[in-house]
Amino acid sequence: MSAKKPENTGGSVVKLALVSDTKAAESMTSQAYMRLKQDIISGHLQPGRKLKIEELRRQYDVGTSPVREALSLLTSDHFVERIDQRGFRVSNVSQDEFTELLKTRCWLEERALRESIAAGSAQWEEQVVLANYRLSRIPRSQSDDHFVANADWEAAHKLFHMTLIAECGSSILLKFCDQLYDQNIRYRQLSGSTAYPKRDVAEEHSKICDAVLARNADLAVELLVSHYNNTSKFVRKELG
Amino acid sequence: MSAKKPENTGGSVVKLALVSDTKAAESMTSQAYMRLKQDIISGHLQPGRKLKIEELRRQYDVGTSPVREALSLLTSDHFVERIDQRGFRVSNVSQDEFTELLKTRCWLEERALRESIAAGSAQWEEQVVLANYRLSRIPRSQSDDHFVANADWEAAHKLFHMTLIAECGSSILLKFCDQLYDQNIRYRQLSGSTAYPKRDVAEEHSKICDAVLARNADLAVELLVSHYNNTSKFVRKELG
DNA sequence: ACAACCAAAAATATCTACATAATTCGAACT
DNA sequence: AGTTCGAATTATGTAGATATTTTTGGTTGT
Repeated sequence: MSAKKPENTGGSVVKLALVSDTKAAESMTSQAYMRLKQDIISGHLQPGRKLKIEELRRQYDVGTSPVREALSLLTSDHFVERIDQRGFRVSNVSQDEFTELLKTRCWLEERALRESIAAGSAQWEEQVVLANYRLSRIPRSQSDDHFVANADWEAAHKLFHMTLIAECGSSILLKFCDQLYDQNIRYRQLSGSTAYPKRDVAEEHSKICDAVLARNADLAVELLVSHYNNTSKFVRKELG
Repeated sequence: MSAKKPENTGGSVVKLALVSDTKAAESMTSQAYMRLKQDIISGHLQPGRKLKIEELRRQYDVGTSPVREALSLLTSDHFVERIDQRGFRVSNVSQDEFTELLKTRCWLEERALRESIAAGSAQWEEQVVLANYRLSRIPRSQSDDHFVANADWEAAHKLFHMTLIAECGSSILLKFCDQLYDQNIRYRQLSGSTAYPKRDVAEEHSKICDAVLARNADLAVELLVSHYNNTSKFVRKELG
């Protein structure tokens, strides 16, 4: 039987090659979605700004349909607001909304972290350690004297925080936390560059990591929440 | 002065008439969105079913753009899944997902209820009482011998549960709870008609109401959670 | 002169119809 | 049985028509 399947092996090699190329076969809508999301999170598209279809169409070099679909997707993510017959605009930000965001984030992540600590496997522990180590090796800013956002650090930071809560047992809750995390980055970026905190963020991460590995849920939660609250002070200052 | 503006008065009458008609001035996208959402929640569009644009276009008598936009909106609400180049389909359901949904709902609503009880105003108390009373006056089923879903009851039930947590202080958390509630209705509808529980749901609501008014958070949470768990048994039985 | 008001024009959002590209399905052929 | 090829189906994208909102510039009454 196995002798009869040499072509099959050959076929799967082809398939593997195709799969690795598949990334290129991406719809215009997906592209527009990701670029728009990135531009909003990074602050390049300012809060409250009108998102004119024609403008975006030219900017991203796609048709109207993909643009509208991407905007529709972003609407449910709360990055874009839509008013019937009146188009789309970038969601507004406010002191109040940020307070609410932070509060909600703490509530949800507390629950997720407690569940994760209670249920987490040994493999999960290793992932936490690894995520913390990798994060610690990446400089937060690209420059030493003034703050220049470092995309690698952002990615590693998100991965660390998501790993902490990864074993909470609810992909739904994880999705919510993910959404709130992205909302939070936006606020951080908006106020970001000027308020470059001098505190040792890496140290805070390691402390959280230790508490998690010791399965000390109360301490881990306390450290995580104050970690978020510390960051929030800088954001709040900027929002005035 | 007033004698000189009869046209103006006439004008504002016209405006008033237009405003009251404004409900009709709704985009095709919004219409399609609501009809699709309703059809999915009610189970009329079954889980996993392929959503062909052409089919929906004819069904709802709208163009392709509104249909795609509506589907995009529903994607983020987790009612519809989208795969690049392969279209849309109704989200699948499963025993596991339902378990996760229920668990997450309990976590989020517990937090929301505790915050609401801690912060709720006297006006909020009145709204809770009112919502409970109104709900108690509406029959759950349209028929006495067999179960026929009653849209009025559904609306009042949702209003009651949302009122309980309304003063949690986070519109973000409320939005999440709202989403999960709708997801839950869908599961209830899917398994619904046959498993018509005989237990006294109204009594359960009143008990929760009492605990809330007594500001007994621990009891209120316990009652709410077991209320949800009771319902879940019937759903689970059906999903088997 | 100045504010409120209106009407017409421009800008814009929305929708439809059609063109293109990808996938799916099935028959013919190893 | 499994593969290949091509027709049919379906998703996606584009261009242009239509409807709505916004802007503008003129008009009137104070």
